[in-house]
Amino acid sequence: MHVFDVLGDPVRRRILELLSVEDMPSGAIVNVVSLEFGISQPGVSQHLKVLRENGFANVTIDGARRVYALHTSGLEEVDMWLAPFRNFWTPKFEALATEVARGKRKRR
Amino acid sequence: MHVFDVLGDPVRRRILELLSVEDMPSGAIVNVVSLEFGISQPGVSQHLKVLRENGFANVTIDGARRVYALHTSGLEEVDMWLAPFRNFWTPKFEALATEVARGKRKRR
DNA sequence: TATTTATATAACTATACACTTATATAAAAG
DNA sequence: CTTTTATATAAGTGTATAGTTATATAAATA
Repeated sequence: MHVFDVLGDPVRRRILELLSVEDMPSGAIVNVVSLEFGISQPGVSQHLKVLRENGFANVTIDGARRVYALHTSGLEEVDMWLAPFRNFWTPKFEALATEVARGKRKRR
Repeated sequence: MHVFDVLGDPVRRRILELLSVEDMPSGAIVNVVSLEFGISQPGVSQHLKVLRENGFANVTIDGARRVYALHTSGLEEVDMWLAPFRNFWTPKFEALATEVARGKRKRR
């Protein structure tokens, strides 16, 4: 699953926002998200799996708890894809053409 | 459709990369994309519609041609969602412009 | 004017995925 | 030990969407 597909889901975006505040065990995430979105524990658990498997979260085991923490590699990948486009609305950047060209080369 | 869903599709991402280089009429986009992804003209046209309707592209009519240009509002929305997370992998950014410029140098 | 070119829309289909309920597994608590 | 709690996985289902072919519409061209 591509990083942008991972972020395409509102539940997953919400979980990332929660994890940006503090690490949380699965149960605490379920409490918030199942209330806000009306989905079940397995539903949330499946989203956590997607986040895990795509570099957006990692887990540490604490007894019966799984404590989730934000992992940035997925987000960084999004950010990198976005970088060459940022020139278009951030006038600070001087070398527009150069930057775009760099992004193109990298894609190969 | 949410901005992240728009970017979830590889064909649409590719089209945006093309438009970041130069404005292009529909036909030219079809030529590149249908070759690279093996999809039909209507397939590409439907992607263009999604980009149009979600603030990623706009069109100007030139006779029978529809010339597509990058529109940044969709991408800016993505960038804004990402912004608060950027702190996690970009150590201390106080002055945005300064930091971005510095990051750019470092990325080599 | 008739034909071709450029592009979009309509109607349909297949597939991915976001849910569900049921169940499994392991740790904690009683 | 037995039960409860915490979490994950399995299996099934409905729906959104990315593709298809067929067709519509307008402009260019012969």
